[in-house]
Amino acid sequence: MAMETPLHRKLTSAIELTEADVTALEGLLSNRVSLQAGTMLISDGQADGDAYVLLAGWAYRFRVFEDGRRQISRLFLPGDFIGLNASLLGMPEQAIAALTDVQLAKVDAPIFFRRILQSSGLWLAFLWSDTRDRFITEERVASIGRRSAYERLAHTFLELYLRLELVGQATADAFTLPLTQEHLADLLGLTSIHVNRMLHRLKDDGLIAVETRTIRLLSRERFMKIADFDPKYLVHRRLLPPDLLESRRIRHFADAFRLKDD
Amino acid sequence: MAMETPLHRKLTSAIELTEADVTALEGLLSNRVSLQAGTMLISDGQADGDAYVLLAGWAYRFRVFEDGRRQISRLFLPGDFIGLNASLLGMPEQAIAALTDVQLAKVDAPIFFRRILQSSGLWLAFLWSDTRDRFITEERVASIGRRSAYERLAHTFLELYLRLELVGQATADAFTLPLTQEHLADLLGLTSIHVNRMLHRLKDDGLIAVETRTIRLLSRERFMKIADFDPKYLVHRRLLPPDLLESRRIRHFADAFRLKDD
DNA sequence: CGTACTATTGACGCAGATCAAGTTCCGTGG
DNA sequence: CCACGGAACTTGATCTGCGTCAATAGTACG
Repeated sequence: MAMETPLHRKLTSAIELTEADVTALEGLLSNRVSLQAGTMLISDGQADGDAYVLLAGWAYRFRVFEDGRRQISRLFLPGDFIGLNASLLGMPEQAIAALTDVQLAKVDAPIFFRRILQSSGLWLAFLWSDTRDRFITEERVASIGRRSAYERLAHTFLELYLRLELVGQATADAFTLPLTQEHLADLLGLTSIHVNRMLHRLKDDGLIAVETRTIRLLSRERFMKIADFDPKYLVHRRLLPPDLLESRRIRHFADAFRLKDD
Repeated sequence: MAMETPLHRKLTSAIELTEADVTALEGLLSNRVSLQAGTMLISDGQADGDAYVLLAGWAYRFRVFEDGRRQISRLFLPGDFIGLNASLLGMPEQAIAALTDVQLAKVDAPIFFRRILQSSGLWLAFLWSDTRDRFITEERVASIGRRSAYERLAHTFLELYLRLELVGQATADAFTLPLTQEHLADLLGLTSIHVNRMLHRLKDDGLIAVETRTIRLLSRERFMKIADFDPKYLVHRRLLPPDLLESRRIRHFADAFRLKDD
């Protein structure tokens, strides 16, 4: 009976959730909001920002410099959490904007965490998601720091494909890409002009086919090779296979959630 | 009676901790380990890695590509948590190595989290630290993506200074920098040769003085200007001033930690 | 059908990489 | 206390990936 929302697919891909968990989670997402492309979800430096779960559409976090240079530090895809930690703690977030029209669940961070902390499954799933997001950002550092423009594009396309596939937003070999070439440039630390050239090179090399707003990956193997892609950082695997429930680690897990005082 | 360790200074800078919190924290750090510079703390892709608190010395997380290119994605300074989330969840970490001789507290992640979750103060402090680390990484993305080599160096020096100052590891205007120029290059996405040239330019411009392994910042203002430095992302301020305890947000905080079932 | 993004293409310039020598620093052992 | 060997640092010459500048062409929507 659990609906196959992106969030649900994402979390249960890694952590097994009970019926009660899923119900609780859905209950936390009842405050639905729709916003138009371009709307700011959180403005730069705002310390009392809202928190959201992104249900549909894309958003991005970015930093603008005084002279107008812009860097996108992170993309939010369907099923991603937005600003939970910062909202709970009153920490100043970087700016976040809707890239497409988006559907969000606006979340009250304290209530969200209180509920999450009552279930080891939900809490672990959130922690997993948060940590995976950090892995993704760290891989982006590696990408921008050491990969060529061509490699960066290839890497990002494959990453986006895999992330979208996990949440049911990709076909067997293609996905919708709502980013303009300028967005891609700001994401990859390049110029839109150079992105344009490398995009054409990917086409000429027979790696991608571009229809309107959609990217088709023609050879996953060649992408992996070109970008030196190591999928481990996306952690697309179940973390706690049932047959390991008796191991030392897992017993500790159980211990960890006796939440009352000793 | 609380000792002024880097970790203690760091956490209490943001979150007020009780005596009991501090005692509990110290109890979690009893398993001391010393390692030599160059030792691997966690090897690439290891999913059952240990977790640590860095008590003294520096460490770094990095990614090596097949052709030998290397990118440092993160620096760990005294008082930083290393690998807690990944260790708890069994997620595969990027490689982490000791940059200098280090003193660590080896931590059992499940026990650590169980204890942390019993105190709203400790848990919030950990969450704050974790979130701040993410902010730092996101600012690095902006840096590598959009700042020039000269600006990147300036930005990193100021960031390191401020992070070290917070944990009592800097003087009024200087800090010890154990990184070689090659490390700096791998951190900033540059070549050691170019780092060398920009370092000399910073000296010639009267911005830094370099003694053996120490960097003296000669004008904080000029650094801020050059790097378009916005210190907000480091969140160096107390998050919950006592006089706000009656506000709406804080009442929610209190609510958030009634950890027993409703 | 015009106004405003978005994409495309070419000519040219430059920040930073690469290549190639040195040189200085520093720990170790004789 | 010196000598030797390997990092780490320095400096210059040259090259190149990507940026900048400039102009044109789609495309989308009101």
